[in-house]
Amino acid sequence: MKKQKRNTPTKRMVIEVLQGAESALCHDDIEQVLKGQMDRVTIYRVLQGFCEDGTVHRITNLSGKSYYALCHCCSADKHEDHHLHFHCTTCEKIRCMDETVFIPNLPAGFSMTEVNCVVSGRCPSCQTALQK
Amino acid sequence: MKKQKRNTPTKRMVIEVLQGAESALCHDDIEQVLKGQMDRVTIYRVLQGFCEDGTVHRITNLSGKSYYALCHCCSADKHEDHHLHFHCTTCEKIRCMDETVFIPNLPAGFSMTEVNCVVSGRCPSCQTALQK
DNA sequence: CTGTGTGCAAAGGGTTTGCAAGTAC
DNA sequence: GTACTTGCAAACCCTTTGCACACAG
Repeated sequence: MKKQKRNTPTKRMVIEVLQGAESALCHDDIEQVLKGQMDRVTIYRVLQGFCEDGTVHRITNLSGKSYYALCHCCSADKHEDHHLHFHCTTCEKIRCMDETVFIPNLPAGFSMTEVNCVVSGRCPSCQTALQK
Repeated sequence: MKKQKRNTPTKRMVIEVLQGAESALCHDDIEQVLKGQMDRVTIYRVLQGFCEDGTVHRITNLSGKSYYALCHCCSADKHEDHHLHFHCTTCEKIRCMDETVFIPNLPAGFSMTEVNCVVSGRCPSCQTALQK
């Protein structure tokens, strides 16, 4: 797990955006917030760096779109992100749930390093919006 | 859930390839096997159709790459694919495991329609290959 | 015969790469 | 001063779209 080398304004800005969000954000979300303040490409590189050093974790939904969230539950050395993620197919938001996924024991010989578990469905607000 | 309309040679060929595979295949894998026999674009369309009618299910790994597998455990009407998928980060293969993921109850208001659960790590053969 | 399916070409869109200038330490 | 970072432009590559012809039912 590589250490990020330097503390720069760009990195701090991305962290702030993620801290201020109540759901995981995709590259595009972040770009919108920081529009004009930072290059598209830089966001790619900063996010990639954060994923590598464990600052942020990545969640990927069924469509292959990636979302990023601060890793509250993980130390820099250990990824304990076995918690559930919920992907609302209506508003497209991805949330980290408190619930932890129970991963059954794998057959002998398999080692586990990461878990990407995303449940798709409809979130409460979209659900009620639909019933009107 | 749309029904596929017609039974064509191309569709049969794709099904055969998936049946013959011991792991889930990505678009590229399938293209390699059917090289010259079928257009790249057609494979995209056939796979998309199969996903929609439930013949095949799609698994997406953390990197956003999609894999396809025949849906042994699902009927055409219900996707019960709560089983675990294992993604070996060394050989890049994705396998359907027999194990079922235990999804905890979601808070009130959330509805669940699909689960994409992928555990990443190293598979037995890559593990032992590494120890030599 | 009708509407779906296929192949080919091209458009589309997101991500990565190269390089020169900027800046943290 | 040195090595990491950033911005800009362009390359890349995978996926989707359009359209004319083929073909299953």
